[in-house]
Amino acid sequence: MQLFLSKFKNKIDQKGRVSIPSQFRSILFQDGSQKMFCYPSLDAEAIDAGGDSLSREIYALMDNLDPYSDEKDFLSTALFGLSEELRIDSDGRVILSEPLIQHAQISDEVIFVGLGQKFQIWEPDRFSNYLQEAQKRVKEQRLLLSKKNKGL
Amino acid sequence: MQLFLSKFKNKIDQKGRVSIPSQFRSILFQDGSQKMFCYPSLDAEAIDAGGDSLSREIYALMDNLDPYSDEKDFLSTALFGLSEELRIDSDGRVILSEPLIQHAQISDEVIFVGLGQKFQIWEPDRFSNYLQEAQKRVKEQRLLLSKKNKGL
DNA sequence: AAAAATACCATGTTATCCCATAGATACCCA
DNA sequence: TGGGTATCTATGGGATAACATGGTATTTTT
Repeated sequence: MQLFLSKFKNKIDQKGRVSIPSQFRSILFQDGSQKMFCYPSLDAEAIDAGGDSLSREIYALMDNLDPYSDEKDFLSTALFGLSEELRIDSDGRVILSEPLIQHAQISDEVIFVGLGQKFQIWEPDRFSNYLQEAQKRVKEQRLLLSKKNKGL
Repeated sequence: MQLFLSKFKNKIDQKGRVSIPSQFRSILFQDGSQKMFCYPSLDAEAIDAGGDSLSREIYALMDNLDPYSDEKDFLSTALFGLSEELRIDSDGRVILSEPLIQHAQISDEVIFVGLGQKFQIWEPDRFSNYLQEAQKRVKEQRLLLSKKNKGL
């Protein structure tokens, strides 16, 4: 299985189009679909995105729930209602919807960040803040770890 | 199987006509019918709607019940008695019936919300309240999910 | 005849297609 | 090796098609 790796900065044009980085695009195209599945990230001001494997994973999650429970109603509203399958045009671009743009506070540039089986789309400044924070956390963790595990 | 995803806000004109979002419409048309099957949602101030597969699902559900039970009588009244098959006109619009409009407290704008195998039609303000509630619940439950589903 | 439903047409906006360009990268062959 | 050529990629723009929405005319119902 191909993984989404590395990060790429791309522009949004006047029509709202963004090129999907070709490395990511070729992974998306692998299962033959011309779609990019995406939804507002649950715990970050970013957009979570991926291909068929990601959407199938989420559909499977829903299938496991009791069909007539409150839990299922809420989850399907929050997940299906906020998810989108964006069409990828003939030049490899998509148009991000207004709700997604708002959630991630995007203006005219975005960063695509590979996360393995999925990737995220960030407003550049927000991403660098997030990255700093993440690196700080990692250092703190490492200090803790290094006391127990000298090898790390 | 195609799923109903994302949400769309559309207007109701003076004649009571609403455009069905084209993404939803194309799913409805897949089974060849020009109808939208719908009924007042059992546990929300919204309209539940879908295509042939949804109506068949509900028929099947009823078939499983004891034919002479109170339960079956109640359910068939609650569902079939209030269900409708709305004709989709040549421009992809339907006219919501008065009982449906009252149940969902709709005035002149609605939101279509994809829920996978069906979708709902909401009055916009009511929907945003419900969505907030749904997102709150999902976050509360997320610990459970994240242990089983790393992808989310 | 009046009211409602349906068909038909018109319009503005938005998405989609198609083509052009510029920069970067890979490729080839003398 | 180096110089040139082809290829890929991101990005821009114009032309076209699709969509939501409004209106008018025609049919059906009652």
